[in-house]
Amino acid sequence: MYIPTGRSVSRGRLSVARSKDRPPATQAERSRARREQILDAAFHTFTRRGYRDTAVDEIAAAAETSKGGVYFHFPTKEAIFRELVRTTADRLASKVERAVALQTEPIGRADAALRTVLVTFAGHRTMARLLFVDAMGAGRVFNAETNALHDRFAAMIAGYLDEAVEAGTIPPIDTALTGVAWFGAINEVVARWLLIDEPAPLETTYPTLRALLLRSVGVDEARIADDPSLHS
Amino acid sequence: MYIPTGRSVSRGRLSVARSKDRPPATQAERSRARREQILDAAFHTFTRRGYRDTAVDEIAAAAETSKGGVYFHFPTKEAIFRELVRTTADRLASKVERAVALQTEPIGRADAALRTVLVTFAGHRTMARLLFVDAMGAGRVFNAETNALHDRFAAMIAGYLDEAVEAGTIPPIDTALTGVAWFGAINEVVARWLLIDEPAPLETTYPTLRALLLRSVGVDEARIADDPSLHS
Amino acid sequence: MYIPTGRSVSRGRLSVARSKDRPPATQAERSRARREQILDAAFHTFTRRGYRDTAVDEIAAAAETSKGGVYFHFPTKEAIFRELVRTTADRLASKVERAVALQTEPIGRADAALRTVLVTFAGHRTMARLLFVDAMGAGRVFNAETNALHDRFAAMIAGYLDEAVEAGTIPPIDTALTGVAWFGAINEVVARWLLIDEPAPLETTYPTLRALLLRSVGVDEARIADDPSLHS
Amino acid sequence: MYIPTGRSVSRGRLSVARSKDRPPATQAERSRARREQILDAAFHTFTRRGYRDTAVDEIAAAAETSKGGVYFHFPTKEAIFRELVRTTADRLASKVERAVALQTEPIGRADAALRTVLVTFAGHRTMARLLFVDAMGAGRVFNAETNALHDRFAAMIAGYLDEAVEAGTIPPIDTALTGVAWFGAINEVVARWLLIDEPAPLETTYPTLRALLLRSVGVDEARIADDPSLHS
DNA sequence: AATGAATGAGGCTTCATTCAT
DNA sequence: GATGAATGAAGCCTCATTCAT
Repeated sequence: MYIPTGRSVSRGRLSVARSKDRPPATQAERSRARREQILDAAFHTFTRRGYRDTAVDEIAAAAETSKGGVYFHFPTKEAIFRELVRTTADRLASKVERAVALQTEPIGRADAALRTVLVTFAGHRTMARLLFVDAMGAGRVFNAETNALHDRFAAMIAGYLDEAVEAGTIPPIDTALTGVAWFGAINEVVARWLLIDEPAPLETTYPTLRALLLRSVGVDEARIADDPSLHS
Repeated sequence: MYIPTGRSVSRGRLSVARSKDRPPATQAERSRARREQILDAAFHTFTRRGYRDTAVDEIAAAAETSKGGVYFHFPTKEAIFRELVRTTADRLASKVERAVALQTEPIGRADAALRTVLVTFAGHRTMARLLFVDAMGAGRVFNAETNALHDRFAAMIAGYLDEAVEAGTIPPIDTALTGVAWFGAINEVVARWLLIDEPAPLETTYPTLRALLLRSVGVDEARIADDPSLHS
Repeated sequence: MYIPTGRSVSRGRLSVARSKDRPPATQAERSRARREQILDAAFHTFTRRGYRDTAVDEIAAAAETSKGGVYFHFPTKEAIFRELVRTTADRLASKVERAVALQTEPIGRADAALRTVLVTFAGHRTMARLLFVDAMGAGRVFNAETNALHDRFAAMIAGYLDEAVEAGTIPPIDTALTGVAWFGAINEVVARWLLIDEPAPLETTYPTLRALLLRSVGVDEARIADDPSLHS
Repeated sequence: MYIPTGRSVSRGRLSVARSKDRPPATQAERSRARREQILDAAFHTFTRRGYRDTAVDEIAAAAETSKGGVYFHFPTKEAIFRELVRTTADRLASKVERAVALQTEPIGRADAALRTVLVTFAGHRTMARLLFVDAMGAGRVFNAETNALHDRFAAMIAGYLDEAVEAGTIPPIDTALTGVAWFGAINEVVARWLLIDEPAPLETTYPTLRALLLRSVGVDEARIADDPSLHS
């Protein structure tokens, strides 16, 4: 099972870690480091206090720089938020896609996707918050953004379900609606988990959630019993 | 099929209708009328623009009163929002409970709950928005509120599932987690529906969603095929 | 000769004075008074420090109110400036038109216009500054505004000159260009006068300027010698 | 007719052209070249957007250098502006003086001055803007600067008029005031011309303006008819 | 009860200037 | 000499809340 590594865990963001933690040498490197610092700070503050309740001053303070410094690297507060949502979603999506690509048959693929999401969120609690909870706190400006985000994951699920239908693994169903429902179910489970103070590991929900979802689309009980996470 | 009644339909809020629409006579009556006017106005504006993006001035304008008038009836913008969320949730919950009480066996009860939620939301699109989308826009302060709201409905579902388990209608499962997942699935379907410009009636999702949810907890296919909505 | 009267002189703005200076009684009256207060304050600050160098805070302080108070009465800083320029120009223009209407023959009309402008500016030194000097300090946003303002007065002059040409009082000339040149000459004389610390009365320039302008369009020396200001 | 020469035409600034356009060799030369580059860039930006609306960043970008680079060559944004106004005015003044020196009799001298100003402005539209329009956009700080500039040209004109009076070419008049009025007339004509999108050549205003100005001080119609621009 | 005016804290953004490299 | 990053003081505007009438 995937375990997220590197300092990014401690920082809570799915960032691309530099090879070492030595102080950056070149100007360009230092600039990029500061940019990351700001993103991290914004990430933390956004996830803790929501978009509207986060002042740029707070981001600056958390990044140990000045307000002007923030505005040197980003044109607006909104741009910071957008970049955060976009890159975080991208990283999650590509992580899922990589995991899915390793599986050949439909159920296995769905399994891999679910497991990856839960495990990744498990390692990046606040990332989950940014993507699935606080995005809505950003107000109507970001409804489109959030909309697209949810659609994207729902569509991804629907795609796997379509494959499964074609392969005859599950009976024909409304895969679009089912994708939405699955996403909602996962989303809510993660969201609840986020709001608990000292939660059990998110992965413990996997078996139940897996069985629930697979059953919901009519997968054989036999296959459901064959939990791949027990093999790896 | 349920049809929400009263003037609340035209106003979009699940309000308690006064017996007649004659101008209120007593002082107290007039005061309550104004209060309702403000709540309605706030409801509309909150659901359209979100909590943070709604100015008290806008509420006052929509209620055809003045800012001072609003503050006479409510101590705080937050108080208006809280009252709105609480009473709206109360009304939905009691509506569901009444519908459920009419059913005797577990699956039927779950069915009734699901149907009531979908149908009520279908008739009160903006109410759904208030409860399930915009509540998050209110920011940190209201996370607890939202939290409680979601918990409440998830627990309600879990309760029905517990009954079903006890009755032997479904095999033993983690009903708490399943309640959360169900709620999430429904929530997401409603939320997507809210964001579409000219959506198909929400009730059209009922058969698919119903089958999905019932299957997910291992209800017999035979029972699933017996759709109660076809009887009523 | 016209002598500007009322408190507006002391305040430097061509405002419409209320009949008495008693404290305003009704709410509406008080509101209008505050509005005027703000306009006066803005007027003073704009004329002293220019548009860009005037902070809304300064206007508020000068008007003995708060920043929020200013924004209650005006939507933007720009709106204050626009209103100031527009109403000031309007008042000057109508003053000129009234004076001109009393004269019947072309030269007399031009005379009246020139005299009115000089005399009005003489009584409202800072008004002149707002219209003819500081308007340019407002930056490109207001070029159109300033443009229109200068055009308006140049066109007014050109109109009188056209009448004079038609009446045969002066030979045919390019009246449009001449209007611009006249306006420029007057404008510059006034502007110079504005910048002097303790200037001689502006009206002392009248005879020279009058002769200069009339000669420039070929008016008979005999008519020029017949200075109407000596009659009144 | 005068044609401004050198690369300054293409760049719009009355700059001192270096003999060739080969890359500068010595350190000092390179430094001066960069300085000029910055002045040119500042000139362009100031004339297009005004002083306050021009950011040092824009100047740096237009000069293809960095903000730090600008501050190496100039202590202050204001210093750039001052240098620009001063040198531009100097160049125009000396150009006028050279043209005037070629004429012997007073009317011819005034003629030469007027023609030089119009023709120079005609060839350097943006220079005119810098001197006569945007200088005011600089705000309070530069009122003195602008003041001095206008005074200087008005005094120059007054000087020529004094000569004419002494020579008996024109009757005695208030030459100081007349200088101001002439300058104002010319200034306004140029300013209007600057604000038109696709104006006729500025020189076309010369005959009318010339006649207007000469008549205004009582020059013989015979002499006015004798337009020197027809001879050259 | 209601009104509209006022308050003032706080938010986002700009930008001249400084400075380490 | 040059660069780009950083700073921090303003600046404009918003808005929940208060209050005299």
